[in-house]
Amino acid sequence: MFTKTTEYALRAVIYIAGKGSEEKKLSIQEIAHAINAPQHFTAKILQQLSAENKVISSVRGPNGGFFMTMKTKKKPIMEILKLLGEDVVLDKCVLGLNECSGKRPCPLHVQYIQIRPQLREMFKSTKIIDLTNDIELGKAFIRSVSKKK
Amino acid sequence: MFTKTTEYALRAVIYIAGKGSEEKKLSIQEIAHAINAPQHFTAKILQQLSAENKVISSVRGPNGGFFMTMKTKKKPIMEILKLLGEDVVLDKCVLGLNECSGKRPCPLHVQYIQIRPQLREMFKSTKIIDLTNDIELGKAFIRSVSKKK
DNA sequence: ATATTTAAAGATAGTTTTGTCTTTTATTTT
DNA sequence: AAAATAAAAGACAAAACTATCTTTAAATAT
Repeated sequence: MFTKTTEYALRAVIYIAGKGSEEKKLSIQEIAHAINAPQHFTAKILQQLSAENKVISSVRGPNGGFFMTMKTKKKPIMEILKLLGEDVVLDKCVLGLNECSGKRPCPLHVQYIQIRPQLREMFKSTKIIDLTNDIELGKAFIRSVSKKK
Repeated sequence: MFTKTTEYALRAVIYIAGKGSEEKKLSIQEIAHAINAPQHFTAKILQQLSAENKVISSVRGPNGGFFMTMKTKKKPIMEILKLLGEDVVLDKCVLGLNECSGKRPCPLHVQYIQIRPQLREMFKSTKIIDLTNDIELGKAFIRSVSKKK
């Protein structure tokens, strides 16, 4: 559904929200390992997300790292998509028409508009912090199981 | 949601189902134009779909082209996804975990399983031929509006 | 038989996405 | 002030996706 960039972003932010705070900043190394993502690639993504401190914040140097304030933890996960320009995925036509609306629908439009708003709503109403609890309880996971060779 | 390949494939098949038949085969040129897709790229895709005549059929030479039988027109659009290996998109975890299930869920799993089955059902219960009628009536469209420069 | 038509197949190239590695900058600690 | 730490930034490379062009093979029509 989303790009790897967005998948890593969602996982990383959820991890930071759960484990980090202004007092306990998390290194990119810890984060990348915790979500089982390539470290430097994840770093680039977090840079984007920390631009203007919209979702996450960062501090350089010893005891530096990434963290979130309670205010940003309460934002909907849609915010993450928006910062990456990936919220458009939730508006796209299934058949890829650049205009697809009630006025000029694709043949699948009428079926899809039954579902698409639910998807949008999921990302709008689910807050970042809502996703952290089950992880701490060991009831949800944010790390791919490593593939055996 | 899907790759360009899949988008073109869905559009092309719907077009062929609506306009073509064993008696009236359609050229790749006509199809590509009708769905506003690059001709040779579309050709490759149709080759995949016509392998073993699973969804579409083709005949070379004069008066040749692509067509579908009534039997294949009645197949669910899921068949198209399956032939391209894109049906897995409908099973994927939103966060990209390679294992994400009730047993080992990602933190978004519980929300997403409210929606994902509806998506699957849409592709399973919608038949190719179901999507052709509105196009012929001018009530649905299968061609991107060409962008002005 | 030959020429024509049309899809199949192959080669290649551009673009985007994903990933790695190195250098730089900011911050803190000693 | 100097050394150490950690993110920021830049360069680069591999892979996947999208796209174009050319050649080949099959079928039909002349």
